[in-house]
Amino acid sequence: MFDNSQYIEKLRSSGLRPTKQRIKICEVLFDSEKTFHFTINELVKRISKSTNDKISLATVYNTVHAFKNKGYLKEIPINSDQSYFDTNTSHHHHFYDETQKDLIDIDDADVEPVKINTRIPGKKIKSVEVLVKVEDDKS
Amino acid sequence: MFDNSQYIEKLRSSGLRPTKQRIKICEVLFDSEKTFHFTINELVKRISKSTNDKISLATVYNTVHAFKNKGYLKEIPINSDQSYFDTNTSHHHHFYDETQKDLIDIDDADVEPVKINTRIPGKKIKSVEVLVKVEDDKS
DNA sequence: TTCTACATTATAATAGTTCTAAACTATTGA
DNA sequence: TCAATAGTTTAGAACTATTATAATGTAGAA
Ligand SMILES: [Mn+2]
Ligand SMILES: [Mn+2]
Ligand SMILES: [Zn+2]
Ligand SMILES: [Zn+2]
Repeated sequence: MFDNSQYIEKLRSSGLRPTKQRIKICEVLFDSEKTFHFTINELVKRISKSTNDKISLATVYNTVHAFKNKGYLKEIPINSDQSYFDTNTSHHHHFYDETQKDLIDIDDADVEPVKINTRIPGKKIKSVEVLVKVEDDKS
Repeated sequence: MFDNSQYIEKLRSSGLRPTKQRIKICEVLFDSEKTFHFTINELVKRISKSTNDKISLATVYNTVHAFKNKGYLKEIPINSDQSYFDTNTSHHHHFYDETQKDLIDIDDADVEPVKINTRIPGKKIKSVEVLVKVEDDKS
C-alpha cells in the first residue's frame, strides 16, 4: 500500500522488530513533512483516525518510550500533568502558550547561544533548553 | 515561642487567614537562610520532622498552591512525574542532575541574558527559563 | 516448520493530585 | 462578648496518567 521499507529498516537497525503496530506508529509520527508535539492521548487519537486496527494503549506507551530511548523522540518538560513528546529531535527551544496550552518550536537560529558561566564539578552538560512561557497580550 | 509575626502579616496581607497550619508551613519553607527545591512528598517529611501536630496532605497541597498563586513559590517543570517547587522566586535558571535527580540553582549572574529573536503575534512573554541537564562525567 | 525471544494486549495496579463534604476556626460586627 | 459567616482543614474517596502483569501472539532464526 504505502512504502514502509524506510521504517522497517529504521526499526530493524535499532534492534526493534518491525511489527505492524510499530510501523503504523512510525507512519503517524514521521510521515508528515512538519514535526509536531504530542501527548500520549493525542497520539492515540491520531492513530485511531489513521487506521482501523486498534493499537492498545500499553503498546503506544511502550513504543513511545522505545522511540524516545532510541532518540527518535524527545520528551519536553512542561508540567507534571502529562508528558509532552516532540518528533523534532534536533536542538531547539520552545514557546509554551499557557492560554492555549500549545507548544511551539523556536528555530535554533532565532536564539542566541545560551552562555552558562558556571559548571558543576564532575558533571557534564547533556542539554541546554530554553522554555519561553507566553500568554495572551491583553493591553 | 518563635516570632511568627512576619508570616502572620504576610498571610494576612495577601488575603490568607493565618492558620496554625499555614504558619507552620511558612516556617518550614521560609525560615532557612537558603532557598531550596522540593516535591510535595519532601515537604510533608520536612513538616512532620519539625512539628508534632500533623498537617493533612490535602492542606499541604492547598497551601502550596495558594502560596504559588500569591507568588511565594514557583513551580519548576522538570521531566518527571511529580511537581517540583522552588522557594527562590527570583528570576534564575537551573541545572538538573539526572544522575542524582537533583535541581540546582544557577545564579542569574552566571547566565548571559537569553536573546529570543522571534515573537508570537498577540502573545507576551511571561518567563524565560533555561534548564541545563547534566549527568556524571565518566571519561 | 519449529522454536524462542520479543511484542502486544486487556486489565489491574500504582501514585500523584484533586475533589468532597463534614467538622472546625478566624474574623466580623451587633 | 459572642453569635454569624466565610474561609479552612481534614480523612478519605475519586480521578487520571502511567506502569506492571501475565497470558497470548508473532517475527526472525535455524
Ligand atoms: Mn516524564
Ligand atoms: Mn500522575
Ligand atoms: Zn519542539
Ligand atoms: Zn531554583
